[in-house]
Amino acid sequence: MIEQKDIHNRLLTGLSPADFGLLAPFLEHIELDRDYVLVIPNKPIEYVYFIESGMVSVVAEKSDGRSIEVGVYGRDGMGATTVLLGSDQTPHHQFMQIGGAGFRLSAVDFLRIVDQSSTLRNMMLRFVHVFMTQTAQTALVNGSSVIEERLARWVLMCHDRLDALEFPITHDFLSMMLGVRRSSVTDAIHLLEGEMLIKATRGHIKILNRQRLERAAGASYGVPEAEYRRLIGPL
Amino acid sequence: MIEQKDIHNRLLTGLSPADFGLLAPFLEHIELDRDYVLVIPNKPIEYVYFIESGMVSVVAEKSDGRSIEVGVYGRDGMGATTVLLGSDQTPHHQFMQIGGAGFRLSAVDFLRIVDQSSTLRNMMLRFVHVFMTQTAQTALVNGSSVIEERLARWVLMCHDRLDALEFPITHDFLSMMLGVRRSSVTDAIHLLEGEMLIKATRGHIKILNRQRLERAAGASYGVPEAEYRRLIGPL
DNA sequence: GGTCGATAGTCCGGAACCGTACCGAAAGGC
DNA sequence: GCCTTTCGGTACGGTTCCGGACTATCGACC
Repeated sequence: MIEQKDIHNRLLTGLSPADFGLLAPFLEHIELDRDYVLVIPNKPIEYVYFIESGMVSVVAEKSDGRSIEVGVYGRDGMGATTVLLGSDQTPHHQFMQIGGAGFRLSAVDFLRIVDQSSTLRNMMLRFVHVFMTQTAQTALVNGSSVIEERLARWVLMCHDRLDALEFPITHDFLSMMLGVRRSSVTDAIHLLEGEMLIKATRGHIKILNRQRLERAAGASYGVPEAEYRRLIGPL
Repeated sequence: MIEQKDIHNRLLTGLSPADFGLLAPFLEHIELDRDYVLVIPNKPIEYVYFIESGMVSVVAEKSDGRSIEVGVYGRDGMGATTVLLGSDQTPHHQFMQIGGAGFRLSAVDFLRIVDQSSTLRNMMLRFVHVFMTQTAQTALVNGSSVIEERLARWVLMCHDRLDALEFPITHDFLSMMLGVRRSSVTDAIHLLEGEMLIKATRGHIKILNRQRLERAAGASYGVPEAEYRRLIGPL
């Protein structure tokens, strides 16, 4: 049996012991390797996920093939929140951007439990609100910030969800996430490297100075993060 | 007493008569003139709104002053959905982009009623899901579409929520909504006018050919709209 | 009917970013 | 150790859009 004190997921640790007890018997531990698909767009959702480590990308795609990341979450959140909103599917991809582990339970079980406890439901819905804020912030910065700022924001969001200062990611993946050219990412990385904020090696990015990186991200970073702290707790 | 058959709001008309009966006694009719503010960012929300006519802009703002529209709704939706998600405030502005009318009720009354009927709550939550999809689509097109396409999308979304082919809007307002320069909007309008898709006069835009306008919007338009039809019904 | 603020048309140089491509270097498989 | 694949650095011309400004025109109001 899983004990609440061993959990890293902020939504699960934030539950009352009673609410956690409702979920615990159904939580199935699962390895979540890089590229593991949590949600297939426009297909019925079978499982709901609570991430313990690693990071998930939520990606929207246009019919012309172009796609862009609209949000990320890790141990701060849960996967397939859309089932909470009464839809068993969504048009967005969700997959592990950085490998890790977590728990899953069937969407059916989850919905049954949610109906038993309004406090548990409210915790999950507060996360939906924060995630909406993050998506809105993404819309904002995609329309008004230069690539360097958006990259800095992405690196910060990544660091918030992983304990490591260094994490695996290629320019190519970043270019898909940010919706820009691969070589534009390379250029932006060089800019941040030139300011000694990060250090990039093949397939990896390392944060050298988090505080100054936040300054480089400027107004692009912070609003959804403040909302998370207000409604759920520290990241 | 307000009767359901007289209502234009799609969420209210989609409710069962019993669920509508729970809300009806609390609905207060209200004129919603242009620029009327429904939600002040980071301030407690007093009222929840159901729009009957007109259109609301939801706008996210960066601390450097730049802001951008992250979504719109009208008779298809409700205002201040964030109270459904357990937060009495949100970082986003909401104001009437195009004047109209609607109903409001206090957030407290609304939450009490929502707790009484899970079918009513589910209807509202399905709208939250669709609105999230719209925000995600905005993030997508802000990052990957040229202004002309984004403008076409905006005009289509406006038409979906108003019965009129013509509606009042200035280039200046559009530039704030799309997050671009005012004169870039002028240029994009001229492009669409050149293809005989719209006709712009001082302070107004008129749709000449909706079908071809959808083609001009390309892959920017359609995903959230399909999700609305799937989960709630025709616009 | 004239004045004035709001709205729209236009122009300039320049910055950001794109599409595409080529090449070298690092990592991984055999 | 060699070969293949993946990844990153760089280059080029071209397009989109920006920041800023100036002017023309419309419509509301006195």
